[in-house]
Amino acid sequence: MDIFSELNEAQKSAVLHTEGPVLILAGAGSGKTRTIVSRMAYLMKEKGVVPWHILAVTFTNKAAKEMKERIGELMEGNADGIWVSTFHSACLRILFRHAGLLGYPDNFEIADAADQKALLKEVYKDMSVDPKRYPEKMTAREISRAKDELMSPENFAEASKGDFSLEMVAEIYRAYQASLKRNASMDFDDLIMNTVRLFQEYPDVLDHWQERFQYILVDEYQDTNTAQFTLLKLLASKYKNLCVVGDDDQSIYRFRGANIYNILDFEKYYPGAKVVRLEENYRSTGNILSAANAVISKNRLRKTKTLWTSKAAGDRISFRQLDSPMGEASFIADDIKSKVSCKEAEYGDFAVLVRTNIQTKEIEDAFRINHISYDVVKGLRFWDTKVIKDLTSYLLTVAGSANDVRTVRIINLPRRGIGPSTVEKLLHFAREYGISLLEACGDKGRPIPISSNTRSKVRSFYDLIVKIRKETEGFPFSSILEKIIDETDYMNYLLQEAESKEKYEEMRQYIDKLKETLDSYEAETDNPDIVDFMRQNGLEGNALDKNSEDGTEKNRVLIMTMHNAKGLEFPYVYMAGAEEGLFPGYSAISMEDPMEMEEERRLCYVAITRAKKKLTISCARQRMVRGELKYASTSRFMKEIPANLLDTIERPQRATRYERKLSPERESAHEAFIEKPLAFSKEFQQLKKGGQIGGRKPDYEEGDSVQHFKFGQGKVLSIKAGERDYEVTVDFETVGVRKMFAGFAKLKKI
DNA sequence: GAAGGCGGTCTTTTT
DNA sequence: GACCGCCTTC
Repeated sequence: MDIFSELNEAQKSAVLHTEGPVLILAGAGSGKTRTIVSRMAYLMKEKGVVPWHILAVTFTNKAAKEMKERIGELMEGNADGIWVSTFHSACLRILFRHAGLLGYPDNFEIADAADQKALLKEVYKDMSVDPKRYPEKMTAREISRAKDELMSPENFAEASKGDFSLEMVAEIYRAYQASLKRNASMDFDDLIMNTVRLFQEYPDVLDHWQERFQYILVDEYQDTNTAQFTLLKLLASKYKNLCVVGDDDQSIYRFRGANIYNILDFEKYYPGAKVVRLEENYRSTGNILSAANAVISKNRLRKTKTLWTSKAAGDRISFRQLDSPMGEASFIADDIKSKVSCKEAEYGDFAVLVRTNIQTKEIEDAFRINHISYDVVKGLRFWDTKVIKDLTSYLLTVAGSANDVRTVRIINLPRRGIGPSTVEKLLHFAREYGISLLEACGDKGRPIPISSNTRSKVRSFYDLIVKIRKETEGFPFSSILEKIIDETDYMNYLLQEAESKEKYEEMRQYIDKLKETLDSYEAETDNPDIVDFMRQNGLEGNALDKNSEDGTEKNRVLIMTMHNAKGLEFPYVYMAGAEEGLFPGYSAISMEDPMEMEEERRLCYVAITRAKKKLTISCARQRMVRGELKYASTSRFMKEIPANLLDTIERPQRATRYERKLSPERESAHEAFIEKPLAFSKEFQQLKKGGQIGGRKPDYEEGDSVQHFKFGQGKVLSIKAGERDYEVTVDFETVGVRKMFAGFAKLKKI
């Protein structure tokens, strides 16, 4: 394939300028990815740069994956060895080789959001900090911000001298870092900060990686924080071949530490940098682009650029003000339905963008009432789910990876009568003797100051872990997981905890997904190791993509936040909740910080430019805020769109919508679709009482050939009756002899 | 000492 | 409306 055949002039010059620093200012929908990928291909094909010397960094796994695929296509598979990864996983791979230099063991782990919270709680307890005076959330944010800014606890303490509460935060930060280290863990921010530290403290290590990565490409550069900026600066300082791609107008992660000046002042930091502007938009109609340009032009802090298109003006932008969020939601639902029923579009063509997650509720309700299939793109990530955290904690503990955070998590889960005060005592004991919490649980000889009754409970927890460990030696991870679920009666616990059948089913699906992931990992990896597995996956983003992978239905309306929509495009886009106080948000208005307001405006720009064909903006006159009905005026961003681009309908056609929603029939129809509380679902109650079914005798025998969904075909060597389930040993053609539990393995006789 | 219920608090966005 | 900590009960 010819690299240049599909590129415009600006894109071509971005590709051809291979040496020295380059800033590609890529407007929304301007063929950014195509340009980067072509540039990499050009480097390899024409300039003879070996893949080994190229590093491409992105923010999301999704972007990395897409880039990898496209470069693979363009290079016909000759691009192996090129590093295309997120900041975090690139740092992980680097740190992995030099962990010892920083005083970490080689098998260090990654502490995710939940681990951080647990650790912070411990620190609060140890230091007797009042969480009311220092809310954990705020402290966590300050610590994260400090790391983004490459501030060590010492720097932080220095900078906060004189401010009593900040000094306290500095103390907490210091203790938090200590307990991370004690647990041989790094949190997400540490991955970047420690890599920078590594490079700064060990010039020879830095030199090695500079030689390795002679050409560096960075995607979404406007989202980099100080730590990432410094990391790139260090890596690129030898060869100076740093090519960054980004759009200052799409910088929407300030709250996460992103520093817009990194891109605005690129030429200052990299003198002589070549700047290329990609302004031709291939995505949206003329009217949509004009609206986007008009809104963003109100920002002062930006590098001017104007998107243009050769496309027609297209439809005008619809704007509708409704009375309530319910009215707004049913307007959107009706609108989508009418477009679908006249075959103008199908469900998969639509996206509803909201500012905050709370807004999705009414929209979901309206979609359910109207039988519109939809999906909410949730912020919640698979690996942060409670079920997954629970089970992986067990898995790691069984595997012998002692970590107190995990032990605390599972020691009383399901309930086995070991409460907080016992855990507290055990922890103290463990510290005193320099052993892990788990070891403390199994300690017979030493006098843990707890009652004999509790002691036996603690003891049996320890025995349980040891038992599972012994009985599953050499089993595939998914089978160990099954054994854990079985021995702890975990499914029954979930059933009792679940507030609805749907929630329970959802959690069961998560478990299936975990098993699947474990099996694929094991089938693909030479020396499968559960700690390695967790490290790999802890950095993986939303694995909760219900409809993309094995999904049956892809044709759904997507509901998501504007942040989540970045990088995506849809023929029809609804921007819901265009009200002062919601969008722009209350804090942006009250803080009177122009930076905040400009960030909100950029978010608006991102939202508008997601639309290819038609943009519909809506808002409600009143909305419930903290239980109170509040009146809201139309968003200022709406007023920034020139009137001639708008198709405004002043009053809702049917002002009765709000009442209609409240009418008795409507109300009952509505209720039928709202998730039923437990008490109403007899079936679910019954399910709870019944508990889980144990293992049934399999329908295959020794010597039979069977099919496993991941490991393929195999021959049954033996079937043994275990305590609760049948233990089957199978010789697979692909992976050899494996033991597994019949009830879970779902082996099919062939 | 553990478990469950009650009342007070706080709402942006998350790799 | 959801979450968390505190308080009461067993």
